[in-house]
Amino acid sequence: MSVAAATNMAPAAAYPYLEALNEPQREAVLKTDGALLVLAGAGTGKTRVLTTRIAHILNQRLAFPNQILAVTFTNKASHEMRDRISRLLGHPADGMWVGTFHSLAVRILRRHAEIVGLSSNFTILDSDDQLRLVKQLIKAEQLDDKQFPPRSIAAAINRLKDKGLKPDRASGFENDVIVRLYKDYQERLTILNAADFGDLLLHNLTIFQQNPEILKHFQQQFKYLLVDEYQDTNSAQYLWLRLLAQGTNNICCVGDDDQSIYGWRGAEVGNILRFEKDFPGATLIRLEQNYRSTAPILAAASGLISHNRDRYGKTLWTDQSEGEPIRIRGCYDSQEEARYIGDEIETFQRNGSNLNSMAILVRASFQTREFEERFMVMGIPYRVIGGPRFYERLEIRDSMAYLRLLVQSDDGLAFERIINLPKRGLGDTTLQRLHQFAREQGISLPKAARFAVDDSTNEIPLRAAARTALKQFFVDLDRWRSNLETMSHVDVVKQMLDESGYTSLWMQDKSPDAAGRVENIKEFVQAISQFETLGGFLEHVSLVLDTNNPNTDDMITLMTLHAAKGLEFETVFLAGWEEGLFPHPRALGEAGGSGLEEERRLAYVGISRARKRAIISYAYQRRQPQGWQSAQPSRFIREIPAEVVIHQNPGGGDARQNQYGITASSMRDQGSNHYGSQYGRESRASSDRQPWGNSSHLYDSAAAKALKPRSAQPESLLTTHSFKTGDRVAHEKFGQGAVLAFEGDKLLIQFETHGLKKIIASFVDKA
DNA sequence: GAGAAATGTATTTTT
DNA sequence: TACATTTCTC
Repeated sequence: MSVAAATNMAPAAAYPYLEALNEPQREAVLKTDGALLVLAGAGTGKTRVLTTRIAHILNQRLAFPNQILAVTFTNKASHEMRDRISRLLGHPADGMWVGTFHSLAVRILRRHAEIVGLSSNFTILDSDDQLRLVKQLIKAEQLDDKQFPPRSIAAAINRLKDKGLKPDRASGFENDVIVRLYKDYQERLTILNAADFGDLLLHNLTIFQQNPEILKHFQQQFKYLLVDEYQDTNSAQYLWLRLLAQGTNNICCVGDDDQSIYGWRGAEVGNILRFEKDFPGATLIRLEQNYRSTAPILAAASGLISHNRDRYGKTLWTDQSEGEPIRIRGCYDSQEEARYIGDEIETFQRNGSNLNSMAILVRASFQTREFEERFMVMGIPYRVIGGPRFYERLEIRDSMAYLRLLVQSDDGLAFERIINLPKRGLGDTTLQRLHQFAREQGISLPKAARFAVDDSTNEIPLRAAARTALKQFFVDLDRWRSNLETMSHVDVVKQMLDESGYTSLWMQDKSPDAAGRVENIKEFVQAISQFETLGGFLEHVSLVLDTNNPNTDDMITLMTLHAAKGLEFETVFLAGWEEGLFPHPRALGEAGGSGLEEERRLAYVGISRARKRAIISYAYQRRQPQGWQSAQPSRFIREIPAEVVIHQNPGGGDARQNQYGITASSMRDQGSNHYGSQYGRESRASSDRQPWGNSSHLYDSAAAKALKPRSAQPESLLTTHSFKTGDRVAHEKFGQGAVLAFEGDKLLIQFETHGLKKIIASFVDKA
C-alpha cells in the first residue's frame, strides 16, 4: 500500500504500523514534538520505536526526509535503521541524514573544513596513525616514553576530546605535559591536513560555536532529531546534539542506562540520567515489556542490575511465564570449562538447535582461545567476532597509505609508512633528518622530502643514494597522480601498487601468510571499484572499517560481552564469571563505585542477550597470559536471585579427563583453517588460491607502462623569491609574521605567535 | 641500513 | 602464548 496515499485517507490511529505497537511504544511514536527520552530496557523494541517514529513523521508530512537527523553509534545500526525505515515506507529512505555521529560530523566538516584550518580533502586518522603520531611527538620533545607511554598519552588526548575540550581549555583536566603534547598534536594534525575521530566532533563544535549562521542553518534544517543508544554518548556528542536541537527542540533519545558499558571510552551515563534537566519539559517514556527472554532470564537480569544505585530503574516484564532456570556451573579449571561448554553445545545440537542460535560471551578476548582450541578438537565450527578487521591488516593499511599519499600529498604519516616499503634504502636516519627539517620549517614531511630532492644547498644532508631513491619516488608518485586524470582510479591504484614494488614485496615473500596478504590486496583493490572517487573510498574505509562479509554458515559465535550488545541468541553461555576476571580488577579501580556498576551492567547485558537459556560458568583455576591463577566465583553470581538459578558443582565425573586427553596446545598448529573465523585471526585467503606465476606484478599493466612518461619532474622549489624586509608573510603552521632579514633563500621571520624563525622562502606566502 | 635475537608486556574497543 | 618494540650484529 502506498503510504503517501494513506496519509490523506486515514486518521493516525488507523495506521497499521501503529497497531503493531504496544501502548508505551505507540505513545513514543506519536509524541513527535518536544524533547522525549525513551527508556528502553533490553529487548523492548527500541529500534522498532525509532524507525516507526521516523516513518510516522514522514507520513504525517511533518518534515521532508532531509529534515530528519537520525544518529547511531555503529554503522551496522545505521544500516539497519535505514533498511527498516525503507521497509515501513515501502520505498528507499533517501535523503535522510541517517548515520553514525562520526559519519554525519564528517559530512558537515567537509563542507566547512577551512574554518578549522583544514582543506576539505582532509584525511581521517585511525587509532593506529594516532599512536604513531604521538610517539613522534614524544620523541621530538625528548620525553621518556616510560614515564609518558604513548598509549596513555593518546588515550588522555582522546579523553579530553571526548569531553569536548580543546587544548586551550584542557589545563586543569590533565597535567601540563599532556596538555602541551595535545597542543603539539593538534598542530601536527593541521599540517598533515588530517583529523582523528575525536576531531570530527570537536571541529563541528568549533564551527557551530564560531559561526552562528552555520549553526542556525543546520538547526533550521533538522526539524527532528533521533538518537539511538543515548546512554553511550560522550560529552562532545552531547554538546553537538544540544546545539543542533536548540532549533526546534524536537529531539528523541532512546537508550537504556542499564546498558551503558562504554564509560571507559568516554561515554557519560550522566547524559541520560540528566536528560530531564537538560531538556526542560522533556517527556519520559519507559518501555518495559520484554519480547525477547523468558521470565527466569528476565528475573535474573533484573535482580542483578537492581544492585546498581545510579539508575532510573525499570521493571521489565514478559508474558512468557515458563522458562528454564539459569544454570550456574562451577569448573575446576578453564580447560574443563571449555570442555563442559563444548559438550553442552553438542547436546543442544543433537536436540535440534543449530549453532547459529548459540553464543559464548566472555569478558576479555584472550578467553576465547581456550574455546577455540577445544572446538577445533571437537570439530565444532565457530566464528570469533572482534578480531583484527580487514582494514586493520598490515598489507591493507600499507596499501591505503599509498592511496592516501596519492589523494592528499601532505599526509606525512602515510608517507612515512610506505617510503621504505618496499626497501628503497631510506631508513631511520634519512627519515629523522627529514623530520627535523620539516619541524623547523613547519611543513609536512612529504613537502620536506620534496625539497630535499632538489636541495642544492644541502640544507638536508642526505646520502646521494637516498636522494636518488627519494627523487624516483616522487617522479613515480606524480606520474600516478597525473594518470588519475586519464585512467580509471582502480587502474591507477593497480598500477601504483605494482610499479612501486609493493605487491611484489609480498609475492616474493616466502612466509606462509604472504599469499593470503596478496589475496587481501586484490580484495582491497576490488573494493575500490565500488566507489566513484578514491577520496570517497578512503572515507568509507576510515569510518566503516569493515567489510560486510555475512557468513551464514552454521557456526557458534564467540565474542566479548561488549561486542554482544544489541544481539540476541537462543542460548547464551556466559563464561569466566570469577573474581579477578569479572568484574575486571582494572575496571574496579576506576572512580569510586562506578567501575563496579559498569561491570555489573556488562553482566546485565550478557544475561539479557538470551532468549531461552543462559548458562553461567566459572573456573577455580584459570590459565592467564602470566600463568595459572586461582579464583572464586564472581560476586555477580550471588546477586542473581536464588530462585531462578540451579547450581551445578564442579566435576561431574570427568574433571580429571585432561590428564589423559589430548592437550589443547598440541592441537594448536594443525587445522586452524578449517573453522577459521571469518572476522580475522586466520588468513582470509581461500584455500584454492592460485599460485603467483612468473610475473612479479599483480596486474598486467603493460598498457600503463607503454605510456609511462619519465619526464614529469616536480618543478624546482628553489626559485628566487621576491620578498623584501618588512614584508608581511603567512605560514601554514606558524601563521602571520614579518620578514626581518635574508640569508640566501632563507628568510628570518618574526612570527606573531611562534617567535623568530628561519624559514625557506618557498614555504611562506605574501600576506 | 637491514635482519636477527632478545626483551617486555598484555581489558573491554561502536568510530 | 603472542605480539611489538628494542637491541645487537653484520
